[in-house]
Amino acid sequence: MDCNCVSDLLLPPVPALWTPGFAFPDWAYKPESSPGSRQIQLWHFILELLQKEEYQGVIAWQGDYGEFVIKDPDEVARLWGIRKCKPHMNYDKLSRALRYYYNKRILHKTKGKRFTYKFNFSKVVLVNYPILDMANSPFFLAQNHFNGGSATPDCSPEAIQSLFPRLPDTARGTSLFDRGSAAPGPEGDKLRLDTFPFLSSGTPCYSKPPSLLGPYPRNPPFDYPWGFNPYLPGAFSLNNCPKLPPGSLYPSQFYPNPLQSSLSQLPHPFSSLLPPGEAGGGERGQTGGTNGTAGGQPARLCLPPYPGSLTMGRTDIGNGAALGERERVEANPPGTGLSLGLGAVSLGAGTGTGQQSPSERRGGVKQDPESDSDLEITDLSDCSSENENEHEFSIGKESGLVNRPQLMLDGKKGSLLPPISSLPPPVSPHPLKSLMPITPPPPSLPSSLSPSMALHDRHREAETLKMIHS
DNA sequence: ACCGGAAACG
DNA sequence: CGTTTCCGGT
Repeated sequence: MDCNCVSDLLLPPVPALWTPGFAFPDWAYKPESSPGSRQIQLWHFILELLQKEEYQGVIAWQGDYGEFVIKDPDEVARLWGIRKCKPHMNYDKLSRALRYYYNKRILHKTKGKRFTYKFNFSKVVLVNYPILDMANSPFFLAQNHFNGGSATPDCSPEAIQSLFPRLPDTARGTSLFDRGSAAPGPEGDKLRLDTFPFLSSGTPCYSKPPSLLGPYPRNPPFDYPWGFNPYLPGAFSLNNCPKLPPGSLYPSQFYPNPLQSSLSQLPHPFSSLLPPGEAGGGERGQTGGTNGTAGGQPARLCLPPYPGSLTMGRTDIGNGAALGERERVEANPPGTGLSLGLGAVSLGAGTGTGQQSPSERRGGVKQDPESDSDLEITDLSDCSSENENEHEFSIGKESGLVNRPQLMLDGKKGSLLPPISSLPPPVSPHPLKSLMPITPPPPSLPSSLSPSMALHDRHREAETLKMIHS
């Protein structure tokens, strides 16, 4: 039964290209402990699908920032099964794995909305971000609304720094790909490639989410080999199942259709030709059928929904615990705003979804029994999606902050967010250029362009987003 | 649908 | 460790 899929091994190269500046936490990947394995993790995979336009009919950002809907559970499960070489994967199992993230606070279920989950981006931290700039930036200033109301955020560089324990240095390369990659090479560590695609990108998707950082150019450690769009389907590791025989990316069981396989082998650009759903396997256009990539239209990176806001919090960053924040706010009463991880700000307004979710009711109190990490405080805030939708708001929208970057802290754990670039789809279509506090405004990029555009010259330090690990 | 415990697996 | 698998319960 082995399906020869090695899928992840290939990752190294690819991801690196995606977004140079962002990274997920190391923990997101398999620690070194695992020998070679940096197996892809489910949430990572989900993010991957989310950023591809081709899969919008299957899974897409919707609702609050970080919130996504699995439109076609079976398909997502199938794709996941392919990736993991688990032919018998199904939504029930996949969802179990997703549930497993609740305690880790990576994801939360949006109650009341079927197949809807939300990433807890509050764990995302921007690393290597120009601190000073940040401090000055509105983001920071804005921060703390909620927190105990304290008005003072500690934005001092030091403070910030402390948040990011491992910044730039190469300190250990714990990053994702760097190490594993075969390239022990020289620079492997320089930037951790840990990058995550998702947050980056430059162009907003139409309605979808732009990237967190989107627009601004970060200096790429390496440039994208243009001509090849990392965001294209072929670029993703999704398609790679290394061990598979050359004609097929996935085990045959998954790929009934020969055509696909062949396409997949083509150079990136071509790979886009593959029908989206297909990648998975069949064409099930079913869902909404948004598959549109067909014509070879490049897939744009879609990021999380409302990037417009940034949230920064203090949070647990590296040490959430360390910070002592351990206690979470539990009840995040409605209205408090906390939760949002990222979304906090985003104004949910726009979102279309926000509206729809009325369903929430629960008080959400759950205690968490075991949290894995210490922080686990099950934060209700995040957890309950409830608030998110509605409350997010407060800040964001009204003030028009929308455009401005805001940072929010959560009360206790804060979260940070990176500067995001774009705005929430619903609200306004155009990216907020104004967002970028830090960096100079990016030139307006056509959104449809490939990421390369985004890169531009500007190089700042490498900003890295990381999820914080608690 | 969704939840979460438990056991097993690589 | 991060699921995968199974499953009883809601």
